[in-house]
Formats: sequence, structure tokens, C-alpha cells
Amino acid sequence: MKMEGGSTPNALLGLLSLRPMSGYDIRQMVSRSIGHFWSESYGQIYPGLKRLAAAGLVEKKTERNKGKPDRNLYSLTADGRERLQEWLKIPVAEETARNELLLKLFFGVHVAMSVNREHVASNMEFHQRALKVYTAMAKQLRRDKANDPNLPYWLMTLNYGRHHSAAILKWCRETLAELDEIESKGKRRK
Amino acid sequence: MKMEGGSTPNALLGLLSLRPMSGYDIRQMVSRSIGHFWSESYGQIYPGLKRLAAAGLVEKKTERNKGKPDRNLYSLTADGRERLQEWLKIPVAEETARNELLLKLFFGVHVAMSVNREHVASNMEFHQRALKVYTAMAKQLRRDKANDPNLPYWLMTLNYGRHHSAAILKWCRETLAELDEIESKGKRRK
DNA sequence: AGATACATGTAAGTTGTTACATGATTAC
DNA sequence: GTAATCATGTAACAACTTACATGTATCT
Repeated sequence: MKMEGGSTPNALLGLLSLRPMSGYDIRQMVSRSIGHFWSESYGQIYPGLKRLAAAGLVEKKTERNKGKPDRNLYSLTADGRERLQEWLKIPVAEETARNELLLKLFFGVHVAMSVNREHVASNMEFHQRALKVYTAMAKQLRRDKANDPNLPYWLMTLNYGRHHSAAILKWCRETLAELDEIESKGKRRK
Repeated sequence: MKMEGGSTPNALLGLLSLRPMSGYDIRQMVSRSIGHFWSESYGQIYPGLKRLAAAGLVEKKTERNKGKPDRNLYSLTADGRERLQEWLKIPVAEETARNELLLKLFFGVHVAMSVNREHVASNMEFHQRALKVYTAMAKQLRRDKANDPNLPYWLMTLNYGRHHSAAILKWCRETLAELDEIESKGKRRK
């Protein structure tokens, strides 16, 4: 009974600390609430919950529904809560995230300028959309979760997204301008 | 002969477009030049080069050295260069990167405030160091690679890092202040 | 009639890291 | 003498995604 390592099982414990959920619920939560900084697929969630149950960190209760399929509701046990708290205390291991956009831009000399511009432009659109989503989510949270002790923490994660997207947006604008400059310099020389 | 998918083989082609290199050289390059947005381990590099050679995208030449061990120098073939260019044109797939710091902060209500503060503080230090590194690298590049057609592109990737780290730094400062506020509010109520 | 939401799970495949195995040379 | 750098590779393991398999109910 190891249950060490990966953050996935710990993420599951964290989500179950909010309320008892099924694997399906968890998937919804991940893509809706924490989708801007986390992801989990069914292939991780269902086997993960099974392992957590075997380790006694979560409890499974099957909810039978007429018409609708059965739901396996998982809830955190005392051991599970303890485990979650221990994990939360462990310093975050910062690994350099791979960034395919930067990799392609790094080799940008090999392609037409329009290609590089396209990459940056679509990244720009991505972060423009993201900013709108963050703002909408923050508004909704402040309305629906006023008085929820989680609120300030949740807003912090949204703020991270805001700062990040705003910065990248600025970089995109600057970079597009620079790409134009490179092109016009190249043309002038011809 | 598939050679589709993953960006790793394409990253290898890109690096070999700069100059012929050995697997060892590539590892050095990755950790020194593009380490702030990419990573590759030997376990990926050596088998990857072998597969690229089998597909005719790179060529291997063994360089025998007295005293020192042999070096397997790989260089890009015409096919390899073409493949690289094709890949560079493919739009970047943006996937949400997992962020363990945000995940832990999201569940911050479960632990003592000092724990959350520590996470944010060490992230702050990380980005402070990163900013210095980016600045030093940009300076060095401008000196060593003036006239290199790659220079503007390489500076763009460094600029991304600058914008990103500066933004996260700002977020860290704001977040530390907010954490202090939550704590003092909690104490006032007692 | 067909798409979407609800609901659970497995299997295969991909991708990646870490540790191991080996061994010479050079700098301290 | 011992640690670091040079140099290549494999094997075992860990993590994660996607597609598949199955079936009902509701909405359009």
C-alpha cells in the first residue's frame, strides 16, 4: 500500500474534500472549475478512485437511481483528509513546462514570416478568450460563494490566470510588431 | 515509417538544424539554451535519434577520438529539413499545463496559512532567479550572436520568459498580501 | 431520428523519467 | 584520490490519453 508520488491521487482527495462526488462529477469539476490549471481524464480518475478506496482514503457508496444509471459516490475518510493535508504541506516541485509555441518560434528562421505570425496571433486569441473567462468566473464565484471559506483561495488561482494571460497578451503584441520589423528589414535589403 | 505525432522528434530535428550534434550535445543544448521552455532526457534523445536515422531524416557519422570516447554526430538530411519545416507550419496545440502550485493553493483552506505563504514565497524566489537568468542570457546572446539570423527569434523566447516571470512575481506579491489579510481577519474574529 | 447528457469502466498505446551499466580523462 | 565532464545506451517504471464498450433518458 504505497499511494506515494503523483499529484493525481492527491488532486482527487482535494476535490472530494469539497463534497462527495462520483468519478463523473469529478471530471465535470475538473473541466469546469479548475480546468485552467489542471486536467484529469477518466482513465486516471476511475482507476485512481479505486486505488484510493483500497487504501482506505476514500469511501464508496453506490447510489441506485431508477431510470438513470447507478452512481458511485466517493467521500473522504479521516485518513484521506490527513493524507491530503500532508501532501499540501510538501513544497511544490517546479518543473519547466514544455512550451511548443516557443519551441516553434525558436526555429522560426526556417519558415515564412506569416507562419510565425499565425502562431503568435492564435496564442493571442487564446489568451483574450481566457481573460474573459477568468473575469466571468470571478464574478460568478463572488456571487455564488460569498461566505465560502474557499473563496479567497479560488480567486487567487483565477488571479494567477489573469496576470499570466495579460502578460502573454502583451508579449504577443510586442512579438507581432517585432516580426513585422524583421520582415520589413529583410525586404529593405533586397 | 510513421514518425508522426510527438514534438520530441521534431525538437531533435530543430536542434540539428543549428549544427550537427551528438546526443550528448543535444542534452547540453536543451538544458542550457532552451531549458526555460523545453526538456529532453537521454531516454528520449538516444532512441529518438536512432528512429530519425532509420527514417532517413538524419544522418549519423561516428567520430573516433583518441582517449575520448567515440561521438555519434547526427546531421539533418534534406528530408529532415523538409519534415522540420512541415512541422513548424502546424498550428500549436495549446493544452492546459498542470500547475501544482495552483492546485495546492486551491485547497489552501485545509492547511495553516504559513504553508500557503511558503508555497507562494518559494515560487517568488524561483521567478526572481529566472528573471536574472533571462536578462543575462539576452545580454550574452546579443554579444555572441549579433548577425546570427536566429537572434531575433531567440530573444523573443527570452522575452516570453521575462513577461511571464514578471507577471507571476507581481501575482506572488499580491497573493502574499492577501494571505496576510485573510489571517488577520481570522484573528480579529476570535 | 439523432444528438447530447448521464454514468462507469478497461485496454492499448504513447510519452516520458530515472536508474543502471560502462569507462576514459581532466581538474582540484 | 575523487569528483566532474565527456559519452552512449538500455530497462524498468510511471503517468497519461484515447478509443472502445455499454446503456438509458431527454431534448430537438
